[in-house]
Amino acid sequence: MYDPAAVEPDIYELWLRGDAFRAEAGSGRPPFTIVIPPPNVTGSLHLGHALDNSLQDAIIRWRRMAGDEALWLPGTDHAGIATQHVVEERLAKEGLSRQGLGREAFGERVWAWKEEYEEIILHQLRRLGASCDWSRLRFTMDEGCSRAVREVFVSLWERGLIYRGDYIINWCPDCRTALSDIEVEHEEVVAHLWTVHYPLEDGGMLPVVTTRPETIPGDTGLAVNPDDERYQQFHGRVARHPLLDRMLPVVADSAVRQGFGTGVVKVTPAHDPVDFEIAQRHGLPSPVIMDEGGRMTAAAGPYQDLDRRACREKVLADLQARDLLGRVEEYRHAIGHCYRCASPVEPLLSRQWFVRMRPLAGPAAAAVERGELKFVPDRFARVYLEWLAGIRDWCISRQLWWGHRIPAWHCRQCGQVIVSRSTPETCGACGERDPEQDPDVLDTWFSSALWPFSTLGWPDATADLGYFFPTSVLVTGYDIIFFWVARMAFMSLEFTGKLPFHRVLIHGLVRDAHGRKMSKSKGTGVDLLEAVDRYGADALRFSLLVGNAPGNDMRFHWERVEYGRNFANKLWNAARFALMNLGDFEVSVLEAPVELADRWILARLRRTIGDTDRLLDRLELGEAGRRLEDFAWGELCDWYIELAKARLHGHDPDARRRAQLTLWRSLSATLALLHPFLPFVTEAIWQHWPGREGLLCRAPWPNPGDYPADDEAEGTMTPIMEAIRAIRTIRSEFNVPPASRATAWLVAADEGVACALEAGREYLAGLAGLEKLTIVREAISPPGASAAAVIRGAEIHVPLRDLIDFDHERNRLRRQLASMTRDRERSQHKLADPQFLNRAPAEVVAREREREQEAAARVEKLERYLRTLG
RNA sequence: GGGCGGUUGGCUCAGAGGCAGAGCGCCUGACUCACAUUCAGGAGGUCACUGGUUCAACUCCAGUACCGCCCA
Repeated sequence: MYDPAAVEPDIYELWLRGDAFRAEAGSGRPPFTIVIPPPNVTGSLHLGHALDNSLQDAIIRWRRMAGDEALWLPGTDHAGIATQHVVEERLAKEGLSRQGLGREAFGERVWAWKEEYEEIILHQLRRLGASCDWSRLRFTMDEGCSRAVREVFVSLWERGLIYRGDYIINWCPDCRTALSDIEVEHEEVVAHLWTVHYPLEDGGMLPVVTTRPETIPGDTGLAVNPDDERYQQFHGRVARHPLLDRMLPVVADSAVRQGFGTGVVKVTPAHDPVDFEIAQRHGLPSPVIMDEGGRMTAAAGPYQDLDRRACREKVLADLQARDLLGRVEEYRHAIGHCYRCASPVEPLLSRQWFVRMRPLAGPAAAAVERGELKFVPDRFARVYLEWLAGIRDWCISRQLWWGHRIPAWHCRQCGQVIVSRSTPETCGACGERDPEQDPDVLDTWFSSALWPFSTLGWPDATADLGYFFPTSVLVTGYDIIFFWVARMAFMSLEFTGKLPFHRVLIHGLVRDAHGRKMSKSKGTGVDLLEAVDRYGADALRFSLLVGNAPGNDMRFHWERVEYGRNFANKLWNAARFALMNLGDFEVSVLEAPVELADRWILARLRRTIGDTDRLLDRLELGEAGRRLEDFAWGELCDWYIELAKARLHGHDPDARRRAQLTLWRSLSATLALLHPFLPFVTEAIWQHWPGREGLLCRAPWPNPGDYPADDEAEGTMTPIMEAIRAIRTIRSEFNVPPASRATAWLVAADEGVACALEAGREYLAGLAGLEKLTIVREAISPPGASAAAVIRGAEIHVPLRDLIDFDHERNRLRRQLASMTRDRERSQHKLADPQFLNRAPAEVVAREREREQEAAARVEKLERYLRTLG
């Protein structure tokens, strides 16, 4: 039995010792490059990573064998907010805090975490069999990547594509940082819609609706839609703040939805994006009433220092006390949550750095529209395009301590902003020494966006960059098309003038057995190593690759991994069988196969290679894997090996040698074809494989042209296999003891079928367990106590003596007759339709005729048998 | 509100204009000299629903219902 745990680590060592994964710029071979989507150093890899990396490894191994200079460039991502989050959690357990440690000491702790988890992640990738070029390992915060980040930031600033300003951004009060729009996840909640009566200065009230009463202290106006006839007489009038001593002008602005609540909204410019815009248009002030931690500021007057939740309660109570609170309705709406910590996000007026997106998005969209950048499956192209079409400027500053520090300095004297590739010593405006660096860091995705070229040496014109860029395929999940794929596209176009890759293979999420998203906190996640330890990397890879259809989510089932293990074991045993029979085998000149089974399996192999190539070209790895499994298990093991046994174990040295040659050829190719899917077991076998040297992972990819096409052999094998199956079915139905040898009569009126069966006499005897086989061309009256079957072009009789149960046989035949009659009628019906005869392609009509005749012949025979049975 | 995906045997899923597929599970039989992680055989499906296009639809088109996702 194959034991992956005992084999896989040694095989990986073997590859490393052989430097098998190293790619060389300028080798002259066509370059093929994949950059890894760098896993976050937050934690260890789960099955989603296993899928992503299995796909990449399978593709890169395939291209490497196919003769490309294949580079799979590995690395990890610092994952700013997420890593800071987990490190702070660990600190909290030790009773420490980021603030207590200070920025520098905290940085050391994070680096230590990074080292620890990078190690774990790389170990996991190696266990999975990842054939990365480890000599090129990168990290988003290493020196080269950091230099690229600085270069890009400064260049964008110089080109006017980065600006700094006061705008409403998404603020996470728990992470205490700004977030970009896409880092906010909207989730529908059942909330309340309060009506608050705002007194007008000149008497009367205006009913104002709000979902967030805690922001009332930040109100600086009221707004109605200019077309709303109900409120036209209120334009320009002034309301009094219900809680504070402040006047609130009533403005008319088309951003107000008439149908929402009463149609009157309060304007809280510093805490709502729409309100901010209204305030800009109408010159309303924008007091910030909530701080970075979600606590009310001095600007909130009597509510200062209250937490945002407590403030809501207090505001409501105060309104109630003043009898200004109207009706309260239940209200469902989506509110934003932080994608890292899930707390509700606060819209907040804040000074941040932004990337101007319009000029960058255009070319990135055009590349997809022109078909230069393709998605597999292509429906994801639309997702990408629609996002770019509606894109807003990208808030890139984060109030974190872990990440690329923004290369901007502020003069302590004159406030001048200095953006520079190197640390400036003096302020260019006033000459003051020692300007202070901006405390913020960049969004993690800013550095990820540069990954395909920063890892290859950009901004330097390195040999690697020249040879391996643009990369060939990017493999990633649909969940980061916006975060990452689109951003790589526009950054790459802006800074290298080229697309970062030409194809993007999109896969779905790996879910648990019940379809739930895997989550570590909920305990529904499965660690990559756990799966590898239990069943082996090959088994895990195979189950993920074969269970996957591009772009679709998949559920994870241990049974499927078990199946992968079984398949690896099957290969191992097939190889063991081959090795036992190839001891005296010497690879000499390849001779054309003459034996039917040999011709057949090589022809099948030729088709398999062709199909596999076609599927791999289209990046349909799951289909390719299934196709190969069908061949390896269903044809090579189940049929060819069984057919070859007689010759391998027989006394004819010539026949034996020919069987050896074909077994060797077909299994050699199968190992190569399966190597991208099951790299360990195939390589392990290869190391014992006769006539081969070196590593399978560097061996040439099979070429269909090396194996003769042979329609005749395939056509001849079909009735033989059918007959074998039919006899096996009879034996099984009538409980013929497996060890006993049976007798069979084959009546083949069709000359071609008769010849085929004649040619397969030995095979029939061997695989159907026959001691005597009679093949006749004329209809005979079947021996009395026999079971019968009808195959295409022939009938089969198996005398069973006392084993026959006539009732059983009658039922069996009647069922077959019924199904065959249905087939015949269906064909007859079609052939009676002149429309079908006129419009369907000639070959379809011909096939239908044949089918009808075949069905009629079978019906006739079955009816005859049934009559003889009485 | 807009968009996308799914609905195929008991379960999980492939597939695809021309006779419905796999794995698991189930039933029968076999430790047959590579493999019981195996082998042989079997049962099991109106391909969600309604219309349309077509000689022909599970497949293409339009719509409906439920499930899920993304974006506002």
